Amino acid sequence: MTQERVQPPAGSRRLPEKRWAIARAASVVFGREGYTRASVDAIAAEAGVSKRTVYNHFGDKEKLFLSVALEMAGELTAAIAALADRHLGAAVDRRGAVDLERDLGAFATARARAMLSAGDRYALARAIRAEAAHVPPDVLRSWLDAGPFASQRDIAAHLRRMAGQGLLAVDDADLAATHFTLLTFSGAADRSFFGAVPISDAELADIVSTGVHAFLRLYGPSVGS
Amino acid sequence: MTQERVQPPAGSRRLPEKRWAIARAASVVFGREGYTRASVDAIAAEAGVSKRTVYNHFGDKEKLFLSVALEMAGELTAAIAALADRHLGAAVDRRGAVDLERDLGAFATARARAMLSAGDRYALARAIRAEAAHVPPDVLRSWLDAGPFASQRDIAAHLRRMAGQGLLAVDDADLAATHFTLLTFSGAADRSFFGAVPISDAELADIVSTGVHAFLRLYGPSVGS
DNA sequence: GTCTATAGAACGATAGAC
DNA sequence: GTCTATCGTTCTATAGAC
Repeated sequence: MTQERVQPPAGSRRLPEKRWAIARAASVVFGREGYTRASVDAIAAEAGVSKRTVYNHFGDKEKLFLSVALEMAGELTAAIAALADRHLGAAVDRRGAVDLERDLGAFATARARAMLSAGDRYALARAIRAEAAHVPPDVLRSWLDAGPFASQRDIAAHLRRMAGQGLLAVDDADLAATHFTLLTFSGAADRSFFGAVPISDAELADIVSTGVHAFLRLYGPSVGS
Repeated sequence: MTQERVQPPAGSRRLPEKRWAIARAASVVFGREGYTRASVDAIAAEAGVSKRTVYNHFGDKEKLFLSVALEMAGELTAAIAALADRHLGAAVDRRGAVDLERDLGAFATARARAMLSAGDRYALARAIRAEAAHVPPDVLRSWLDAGPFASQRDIAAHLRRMAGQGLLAVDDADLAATHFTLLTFSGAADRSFFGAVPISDAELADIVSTGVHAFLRLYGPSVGS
């Protein structure tokens, strides 16, 4: 039998599970409604706690939003890094039979689906983008560093390594990573309004396919820099 | 009957100038605050009319927002088309001394500045993007057709013509226009959160420069398709 | 016995609509 | 100008842990 309440007895101080439940509920409601439409009432209800508990844990609505947005940015970055490792890391071990176009396309497709298909995590990224003008600049900077910038660095590291193995002709890996994201992801993000509106598999496949093709024309191994 | 009266006397019903003032005020306030934060009170005050007048002209807050967003999308598209004509249309007449990199870069810079630098027009585009999940799909489609898609078609037409004159190696002009926008604009839009956060001239110049360079590697005249 | 988190009501402000 | 609904926030009383 599974032992519930392994650690703190009910009613004890600062239950971490309650905090986690609130954070998760906040990500759902903020992601679905946006910052201003989301009510603390709805978040408390979704979390199954009282409103006062929300305030005790997070101070106020804005702190709750920013705190959860930062946490979700880190989780999403980790998820994307895992996808990159799976799809691009493998290319290393398969030398001699490397299909760059397939591997890059598989990664681009998996990333786009992970971000744009109704996940809670990216819904919060959409919400903070929508609120950018009302978010303190230093918090925005922290969010960028934990989210989009971190992913770009991860991808750049993969491209740099692949270039070192002669699979790509890349001398500025950061720029190449930016171009990869622009050519294979930004168009899909734009068309789907960052995941707010569904995008069909066919449309995504077309964007990824043409994007990877262009990327390889820019950075493929046979292309002179 | 009631064929629309060409110009109603002052003080009569449905003064078009009042409607225009409301639309302009709405674009300012919606653009600055976003849809939910903007109050009808603030819009009426900005327009110098009473709240009741706003409701008489536009029905409710949502209709006001969508109506103004559509109008602004058209205006912005026209402004960008004018920039494209100025910077890319000239390339035709200067054959023999064509500097594609300069002309494309000048257009990209002008477009990015026009869209991302605190103009009322693009602020509304940012607002409707932020609200995409709460906008009726058919209205969203109309907005896309009047705004981003229309601009893409305009740019594609320029590229197609330039290709016909041997200035570019383009066989799919729509795809080339998409790539041009991705490589020279989307990065800047992303970094500035679609204009909500300022972007420095140096950063914009770098994005445009590397973007145009990559675009010409993809579609420059000496590149085989 | 004291401390603290919780639940739920209550308050003041503000917004949309007529 | 008014009305009504709703939101963010706070206050009060209760109940369990050291």
